Amino acid sequence: MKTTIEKFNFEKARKAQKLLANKAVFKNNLPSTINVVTGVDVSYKGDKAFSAAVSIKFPHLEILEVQKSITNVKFPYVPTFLFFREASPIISVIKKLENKPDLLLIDGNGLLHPFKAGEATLIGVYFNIPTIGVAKNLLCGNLRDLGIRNVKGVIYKGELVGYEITLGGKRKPIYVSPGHKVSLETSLKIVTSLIKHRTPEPLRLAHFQAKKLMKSLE
DNA sequence: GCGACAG
DNA sequence: ATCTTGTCGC
Repeated sequence: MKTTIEKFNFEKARKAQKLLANKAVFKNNLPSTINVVTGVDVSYKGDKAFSAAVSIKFPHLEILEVQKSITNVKFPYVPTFLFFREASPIISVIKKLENKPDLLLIDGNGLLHPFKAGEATLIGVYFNIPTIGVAKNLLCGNLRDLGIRNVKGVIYKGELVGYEITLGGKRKPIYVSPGHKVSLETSLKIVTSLIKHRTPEPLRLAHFQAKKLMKSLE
């Protein structure tokens, strides 16, 4: 009997990925007023995925709602195919939200991807909701000075696809890119306004909740 | 062909 | 992401 990964067809997955990403819009198409911003993160333990979603009232950092979910892991982590590993746990927890998010923050990239098809983009298209991707490591591309303080542009194939935000102290930088229905400029502006520590608050809180859920079951 | 590579 | 102890510092 073949395992899940052996049956996984990378060729078809790539096609599906490109098809979905083809519907993405990297321009602003947000609600007139952004009130609810939700961060989603996933932790792993064996064959289980523990996901959490934390919504805050923007532009404040007051917590509005927290949801959690546990799902089975179906795919391994393969660079550029992260969506196929995290789609199930992320979609599962987002469906539990009682307050519809005006904007989703996803742990990973959006436009900053070899095929402009990072998981933030695919999740955004799936739910038809504005999304922004925030990664803690650079997947691809090179840095370029833009003359902006604490910010560098990420260039891939000659195109600006995201930003590196340099943080003070010994903190490592983060990488921001639009997922869906948000522009490069707005992505940078919103994420910057949500940073208290390293990652934007909704994501930091979601990460904390997912890890807590995981540890509560051992 | 080689190396790099979100979580 | 996860496996892992103490420890230095804001």
